Amino acid sequence: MGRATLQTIADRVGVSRATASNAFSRPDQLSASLRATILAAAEELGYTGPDPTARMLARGTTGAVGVLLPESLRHAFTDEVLTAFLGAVADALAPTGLALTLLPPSGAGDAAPARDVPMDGALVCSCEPGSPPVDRLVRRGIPLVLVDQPAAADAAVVHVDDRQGARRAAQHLLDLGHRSVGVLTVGVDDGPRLLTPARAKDAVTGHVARERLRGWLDVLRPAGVRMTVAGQSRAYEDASPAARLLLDVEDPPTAVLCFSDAMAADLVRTAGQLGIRIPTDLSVVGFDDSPLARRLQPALTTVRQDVDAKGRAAAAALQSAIEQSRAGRPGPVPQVVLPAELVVRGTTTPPARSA
Amino acid sequence: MGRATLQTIADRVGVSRATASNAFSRPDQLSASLRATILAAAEELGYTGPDPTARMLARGTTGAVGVLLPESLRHAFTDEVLTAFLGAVADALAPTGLALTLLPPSGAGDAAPARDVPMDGALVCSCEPGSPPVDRLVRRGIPLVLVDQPAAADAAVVHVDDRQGARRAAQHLLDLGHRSVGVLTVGVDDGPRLLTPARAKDAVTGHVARERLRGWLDVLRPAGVRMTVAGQSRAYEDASPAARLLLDVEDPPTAVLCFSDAMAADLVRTAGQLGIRIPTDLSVVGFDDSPLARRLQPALTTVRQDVDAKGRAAAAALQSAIEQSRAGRPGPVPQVVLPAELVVRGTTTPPARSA
DNA sequence: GGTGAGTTCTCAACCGGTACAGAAGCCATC
DNA sequence: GATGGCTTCTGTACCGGTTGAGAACTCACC
Repeated sequence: MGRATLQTIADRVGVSRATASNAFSRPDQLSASLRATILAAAEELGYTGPDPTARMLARGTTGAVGVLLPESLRHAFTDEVLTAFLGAVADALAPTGLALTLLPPSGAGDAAPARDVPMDGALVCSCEPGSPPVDRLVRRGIPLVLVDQPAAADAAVVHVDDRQGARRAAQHLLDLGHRSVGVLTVGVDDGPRLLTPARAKDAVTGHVARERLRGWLDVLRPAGVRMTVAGQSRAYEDASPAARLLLDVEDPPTAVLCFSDAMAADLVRTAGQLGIRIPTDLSVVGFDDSPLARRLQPALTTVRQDVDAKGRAAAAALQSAIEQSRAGRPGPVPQVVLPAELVVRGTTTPPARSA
Repeated sequence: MGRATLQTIADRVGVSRATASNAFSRPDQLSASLRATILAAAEELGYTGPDPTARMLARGTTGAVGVLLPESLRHAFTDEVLTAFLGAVADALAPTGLALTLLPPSGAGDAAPARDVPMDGALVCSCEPGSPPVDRLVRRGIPLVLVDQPAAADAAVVHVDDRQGARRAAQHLLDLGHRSVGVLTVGVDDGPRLLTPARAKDAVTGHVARERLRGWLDVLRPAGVRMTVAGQSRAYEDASPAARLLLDVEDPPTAVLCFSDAMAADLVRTAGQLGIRIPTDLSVVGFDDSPLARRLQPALTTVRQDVDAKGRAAAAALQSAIEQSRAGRPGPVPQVVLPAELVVRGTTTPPARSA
């Protein structure tokens, strides 16, 4: 005989299956004594409570929310910024008892369609809108919260004002007097290479990368600053090669704007290898204000985003989206935009006179 | 009308529900032309494929594995060692397309019984065996892999030889000539306080903490070394108060063995505040060899565990456990024990003569 | 024309619960 | 003694698929 089910217990005690179910799920629907009898029988038969899957099907609710990530699952545990964000989400979701299901991005292209996992709602983190996995979720009609993505019709959006943050970073360099600025970005699919500022906007993929780049250009181009743009494919790749493209040249820029603190750290290291002193010879600005920024020597000037607040906002938006969907009414879709502030530390100074 | 189901489509096309199901799940069971017709009808009706929940129930397989964590979910994203471990697990599991469900520890005591989530198997990470959530999983008969826990009857176990690693660390101090050694541990529930070495073994909870403590004692007690033990409750708490108990005394030890690199870092900082120079006045040994160990100045002597290997081993064990359970045969339960090696860096030297 | 092997599709029994609409019994009330 | 309102339990129709056992049909071959 197989595993015990509600029916097994009902037969054993001599009650209906509905009553057995109630003993577990709606204690107020039967007398305490009968309930005790049923629970005892269950214990004896090795029954460990209603099968979660069957309950999910019958109730239409799963008790878990999904998190769709842009790249490999590993990414969720290695990227300091993403990690902090997910931690905040987990924290905010803790009181609800919801489990967090990390969805593997369906393999490259559309191969390995990543088995569908049931969930009450999902967080979509900086994925390309319209990509197959996102599209599946949208079409499944699951309550969604888009994080770090352009606004969409039906889903709540939480993101940081990356463009404004980037503008502030660029303005800071401008104010210091820099007239030759390098840019280190991601989202350039064909390996580390240099781009012309004019072409860069189109060559870069990824919402966040595009927004930051736009912000920099907003300020630097009208000011007539000389710009060099180096791009690499992924954020988690070592940025040294791209940094070299920027710095190991005849007439290197006097300052560099980086897509992330991690890339800024790589650039700082590369500069050191090339005998370029920071900030004397080169000013560097990071992005995110991750813990790394303060560990650097000197501490990194960067653009702070409040990852914790982003996580809390995303969790809250997801909860309310789920609630609304459960209630049947479409409700308004919130749009949360968080500020990005410049944090001036030790890696930026006016350019050396010689330049 | 509600959402489209297989029946809706079957009716529309004029075939049986089974055939509609086959169009999605067993393409070889029907003619290509009919399949195309069905798929077209599905598209038109806005059907996005079989409901994952219903499929799970019918097939008895979920496509997700659970991860049960010792403390809050947030913990999974803040602890550098745990994070690296989970990253490795995620990586190793990637080819299978399995999703990773992070299970919230059921609230303190047994309140908030953390809704049951269906899963094909689970990783139980350094949880107390016999605790309610673990017990539930065991009784549910789910394939389990215990990580950093004592061996159990029915489940595979993956852990590091913490005791041996701890012995090596202690021996290292002994070889250097230290005769007065402090110990900084976790698992002491009633706040930061000093323990007598004799009582420590019983006062400490948590398998890993106990093993490491045992390893230290194995070496230090027979050698007649003078020992001071300071313990705090949780690994993620600031270790400065406990460090102070150890160092801010009349005759502080000449070396300290720490439960983790993070705690070692706190201790190093505290020592600095007290005017104790490292390693001149005080030798420090960490544990784990997390990235932090190399960031410290001077770099931390520590005990390396290969977290990556641990993750891979856990993932492999879980996969085979699931496979075996699926096949019905109980099969052998693997026991993987990974080595822990001493890494000598800059925080350990012979004790100053004056002592 | 009968036989056996393939293909293509249908039947109906699951998978293991949930929840709503009563039915039965009991007690108080008018 | 009929009425009404509880509480407690049962019947049954879902939830939305999957799957093995056939039925019907086609085709090749002797």
